Amino acid sequence: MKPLTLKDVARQAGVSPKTVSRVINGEAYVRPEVRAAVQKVVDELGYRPNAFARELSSARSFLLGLYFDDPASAYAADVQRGALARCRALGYHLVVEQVTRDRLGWLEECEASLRSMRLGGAILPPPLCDWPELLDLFARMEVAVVRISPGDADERTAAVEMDERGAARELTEALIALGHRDIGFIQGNPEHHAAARRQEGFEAAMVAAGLPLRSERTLPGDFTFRSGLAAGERLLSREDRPSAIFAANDEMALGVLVAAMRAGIAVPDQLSIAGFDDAAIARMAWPPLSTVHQPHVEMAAAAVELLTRPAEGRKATPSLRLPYTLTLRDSTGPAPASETER
Amino acid sequence: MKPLTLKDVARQAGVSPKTVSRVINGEAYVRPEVRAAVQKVVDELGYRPNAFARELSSARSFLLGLYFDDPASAYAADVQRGALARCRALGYHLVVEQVTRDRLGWLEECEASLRSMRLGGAILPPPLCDWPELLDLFARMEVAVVRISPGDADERTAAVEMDERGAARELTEALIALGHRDIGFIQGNPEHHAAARRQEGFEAAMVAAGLPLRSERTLPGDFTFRSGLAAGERLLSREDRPSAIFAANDEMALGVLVAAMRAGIAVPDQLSIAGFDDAAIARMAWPPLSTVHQPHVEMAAAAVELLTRPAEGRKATPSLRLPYTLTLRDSTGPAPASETER
DNA sequence: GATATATCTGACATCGATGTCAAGCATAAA
DNA sequence: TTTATGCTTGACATCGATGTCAGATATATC
Repeated sequence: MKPLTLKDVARQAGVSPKTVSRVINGEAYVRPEVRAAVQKVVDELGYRPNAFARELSSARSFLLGLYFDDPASAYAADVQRGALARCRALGYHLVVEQVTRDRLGWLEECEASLRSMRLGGAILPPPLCDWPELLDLFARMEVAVVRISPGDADERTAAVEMDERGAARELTEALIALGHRDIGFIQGNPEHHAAARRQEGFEAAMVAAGLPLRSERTLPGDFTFRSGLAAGERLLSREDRPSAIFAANDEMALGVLVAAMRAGIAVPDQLSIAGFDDAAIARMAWPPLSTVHQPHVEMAAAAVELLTRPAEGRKATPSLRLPYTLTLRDSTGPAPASETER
Repeated sequence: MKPLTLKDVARQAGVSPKTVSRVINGEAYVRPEVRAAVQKVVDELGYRPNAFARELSSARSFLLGLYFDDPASAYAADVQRGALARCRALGYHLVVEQVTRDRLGWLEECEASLRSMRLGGAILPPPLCDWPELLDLFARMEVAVVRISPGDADERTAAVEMDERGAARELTEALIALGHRDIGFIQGNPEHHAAARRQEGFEAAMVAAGLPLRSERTLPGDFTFRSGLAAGERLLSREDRPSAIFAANDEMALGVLVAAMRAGIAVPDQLSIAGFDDAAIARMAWPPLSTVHQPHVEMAAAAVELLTRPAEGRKATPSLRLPYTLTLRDSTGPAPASETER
């Protein structure tokens, strides 16, 4: 099937290819009658400009890059869904790339890939958004970047974020309000800056309520189910155990839930469990997880928006902050009597 | 940053651009010394050809399309991971697209998108792989297609599949071997051809074992957690309930698991539950789900392989069949005594 | 030694769009 | 009427690669 080109449309409409190009791109300086006539032919023929030719000649690009270190996580799926929906609506295409730092030369590979294919912009979710080498690379290649939930500021890039600290604090406060005074915390992957923020929020709430921060109540984790399970088992193995556990994400909270079931501890009667993210799996657990709903989908959509609507009068590297929602389900409940008596 | 082009390399190596092109593409008719010299410059400069220019001039493409109807499913994540890994290794890029049939004009939109961007090939997982309009479209646009787990044969496309029927049968036989004689079945989304295959396998095993197929034991589902939960509640609500339930995928099996917990039915002591797919969540449940491990990741990788290694002497539209693995975990166990006594 | 063949190499056109620029034609200002 | 200005249009070069083809060597054949 022979592709339809600008020339075909031009011939049909009786104008030059350049004029058709003007109409396609909504440029000024085309007589209204001519514009309408050309548009009509374009519609009739169903002409679509060849994206590659366009990119080659104009340096624009209709390809956005979405970068992941782990494309299998529940988080990645959410982000991708949001980005994809917005891309479709705007006529952009989404190229998914995976980047890991485990191999030597990963940065060179990444650069090679970028050089072979000019991107109209890149979306960097955590933890990639905090890899300085990667940010430098994109800056050097002059590719616009939007970071999702970045750890710190970067002059060169835009960001979409959420108040992780505030959300964690609020969730902790909800647990305290339920009567919990001894709360365990499972840390997230330290590579993700958000992990530290969530811990800060947790600790701020504890301190504000005058509760002690016992070091043996805080265990490391890496956002995986497995790490949550391990930490949960350690926290629940001895007689002296917390009445609530706050895991820094839902997958780990699920691990704690499983650890509790294995140990025969009833949730939420004897133990409350809270997660973070409101991943799809939070609703698939029994009992369903109390968590913080993060607007992942909306954040990704906003990222696409920022990349495709450059400037429009605003500053070049805006920073958007989207709201979270506390979502209390059945995995949390009042602290058991023995606890409040203490 | 000014991009590095063929001309730059040519100048540096003291040959014409065309000769560099020959070396890059491994064409014949280049003197070994010249080839080595050019290659050296290419390596030193870290030159990477511009994919867009290449595609424009040669009709080849380094972009593969991965199409989903629901990019948020656990299945989609697996497939994407497999495809991505292989693409990286082969220097291809993966463009993810979402297609739904809910809007009028979806096919036209899809065609427009395809025309704006020539793809080197497309991967169609279920249920898209069984939409005739879509297959016709790709045939018309002359884009190579690999279908994953297709429902029926199609002369024009290659396929990667698994013996769904045999796997479902084998899993059912395992349940029967555990003493279960009254087994409930939750159907999958009828849009997915695999759903019917799995049901066939289940029924074949039952019939072969001389067990009755009671119609009230088979309930509809659509592969979602919610549908599994609803079906599970219906199956477990009355006194006369099956001793085992086989859900056509893991998400629905998880729904059954939750229904059982709500009803206070112990798994696997009073009820065995089995799923299908071996999604990540199967291991995150308690008890972990017995299921069929589908090589989703490998299937996707194989699909990429088929698209990027065209022909090589084999027939144009091969059909690969990959092996499954029965994975019995703790959600299944011997049938309760009352059951075997009957 | 002459011719045929095979092996190399580069000039040039091409893919399908956009950027640049100059020309044509109005209309407004002098 | 002349000049300046602004709108409208298309010719042509260009983006960075590859396809085609003809010319230049080197080797094989007669």
